[in-house]
Amino acid sequence: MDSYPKVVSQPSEGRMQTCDRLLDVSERLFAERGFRATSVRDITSEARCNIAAVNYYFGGKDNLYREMFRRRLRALREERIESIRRAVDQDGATPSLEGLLRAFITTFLRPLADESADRFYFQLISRELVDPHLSPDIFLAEMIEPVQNAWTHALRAVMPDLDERSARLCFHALVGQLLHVVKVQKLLGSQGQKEQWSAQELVEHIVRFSVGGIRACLPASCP
Amino acid sequence: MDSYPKVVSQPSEGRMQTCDRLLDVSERLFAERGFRATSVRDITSEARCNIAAVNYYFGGKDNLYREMFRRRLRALREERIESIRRAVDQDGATPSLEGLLRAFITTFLRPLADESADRFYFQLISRELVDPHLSPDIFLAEMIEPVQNAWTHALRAVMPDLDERSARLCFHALVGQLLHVVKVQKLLGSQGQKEQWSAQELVEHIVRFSVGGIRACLPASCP
DNA sequence: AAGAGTTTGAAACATGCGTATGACTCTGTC
DNA sequence: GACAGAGTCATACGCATGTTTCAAACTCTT
Repeated sequence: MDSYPKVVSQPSEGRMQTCDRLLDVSERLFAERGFRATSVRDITSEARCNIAAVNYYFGGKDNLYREMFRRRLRALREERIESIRRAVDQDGATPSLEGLLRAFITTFLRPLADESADRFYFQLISRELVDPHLSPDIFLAEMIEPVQNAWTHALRAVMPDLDERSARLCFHALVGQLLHVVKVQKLLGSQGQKEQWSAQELVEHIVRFSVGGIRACLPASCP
Repeated sequence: MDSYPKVVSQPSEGRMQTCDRLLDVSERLFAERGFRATSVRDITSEARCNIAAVNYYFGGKDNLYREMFRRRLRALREERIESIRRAVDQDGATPSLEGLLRAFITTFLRPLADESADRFYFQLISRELVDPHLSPDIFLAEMIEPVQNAWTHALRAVMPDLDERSARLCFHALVGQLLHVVKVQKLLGSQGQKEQWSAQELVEHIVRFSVGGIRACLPASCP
C-alpha cells in the first residue's frame, strides 16, 4: 500500500533499528496517555531519534498508530483462538466448561504479566474500544469477531443445549468482566487502596462466576 | 472554593442561561468526542456564546469538565443506591437475588433511554474510567465506592453465606458486563451488523447470567 | 437618568501540534 | 575519488489550541 521504507534492511543489526524503537515507544506512550495526548515529539524524543523519523518511516502519526496496533493484533488473536481450540480437544473425550473458561481467561490475561512484550496492549485495546482511532472494522473484523466465533463455537460444542444468541452474549459478558476487573484493579492500585486481589484470585473468581452464569443461561436446568 | 460567578442569578429567567448551555453542550460533546478532542471553540460555538465565557464562568476548560461531571454525579449515585435499598426491603419478608439484580441493572441502564437527560453520561463514565481527567478519588469516592458498598451490603443481606471479598468481585463482574455490553452494542450498531439485542433481551440475559454467577460463588452449593 | 456591576464581544497572545524541507553524514559501488 | 541512496538532523511552516485582554453592551439599583 504505502511506499515508505518500513523495515527495508534485515533486522540482523545488533542495535535496534529506529523503526522498531518508534513502534515500541509509541506502543507504550499511546497505551499510557492515549492517542491525542501523545505527541510525535514525545515519541521521537524517547526513541532518541529525530521528529522527521515518524514521517519518514510511517508517513504520519496516524499510520504509526495503525502499524503499531496491527503489529501485535494477529499474534494475539491467533493465540486466543488457538488456546480455545486446544481446550476443546485436549482430553479427546469430554471437554469441560470450566477448562474452556480457564484456558481462555488465562490466555486473555497473559499480556498483563510484567515481562510480557505486549503488556501495554491491554490498555491500548481498552482505549481503542472507548475512543476508536482505527477504522472500526479493523478491530472488529480482525479481533472481536474471529475470537467470538471461535469461542461461541467451542462453547456450543461443550454445551449443545445453549442457543447461539445466548452463547454470544455470554462471550461478551465474560470479556466485559475481564476488561473491567483489570481496570478497577488498576484504579484501586493507583489509590492507596487496601483491597486488592491477586491474579490467581481474579482468575478463580471469574471462572466460577462465569461457569455459574453460563449454566444459568441453559433453557432448562441440566447437568 | 473558586470565586467564579457560577450560577449567581436565580434560574427564573425564561431563556436558558449561558452557564447552563455550556454545561449541556459540553456534556454532549465531551461524551461524543472525548476531552481533548473537544475544543473550547467547539463548545462555545454550539452553545452560541463567546469563547471567553468558559473562562469567565468556570475559569478554564478543566473546571468546566469537572463541574459538568459533578452536576449529575450525586443524583445518579443516589438513584442507584436508592434502587438497591428499595429492592432489598420492598416485600418486607424475603428479598430475592433476582429482584435485587433486576432493580440494579434496570436503574444502571436507565440513562441510556433516548429521552433521558443524562443519556450522554454513560459514555462519559466509560471514557473517564479508561482515560481519567478528574482527580481519581472524585469518581472513586463519590460513585464507585458508595454504590459498591450499598450493593455488597444488600447482596450479603440476601445471601449471608457469600463472603465479602466474593461479593465485591461479583459487583465488579456485574458492572463490567453492563459497561461492556453497551459498548459492544454501540460498536455493532455503528457497523451494518446484523446481530443486535433489544434492551429487554440484554437485561434478561445479564440477570440470568449474574444470578447463576453469584450462586456459583457460594462456598458450598445451597438454594 | 446615572452609574456600578455584570456579562458579552472581537481580537490577540503564547504555546504546542503535525508535517515539510533541505542540508548533512554515512555506507557501499563503480 | 565520485557518485547514489538511505537515514538523520535542525529548523521552519501553518494551524489549532487554551487563555487573556479590554472595551462595549447590558442589567439592575438608586
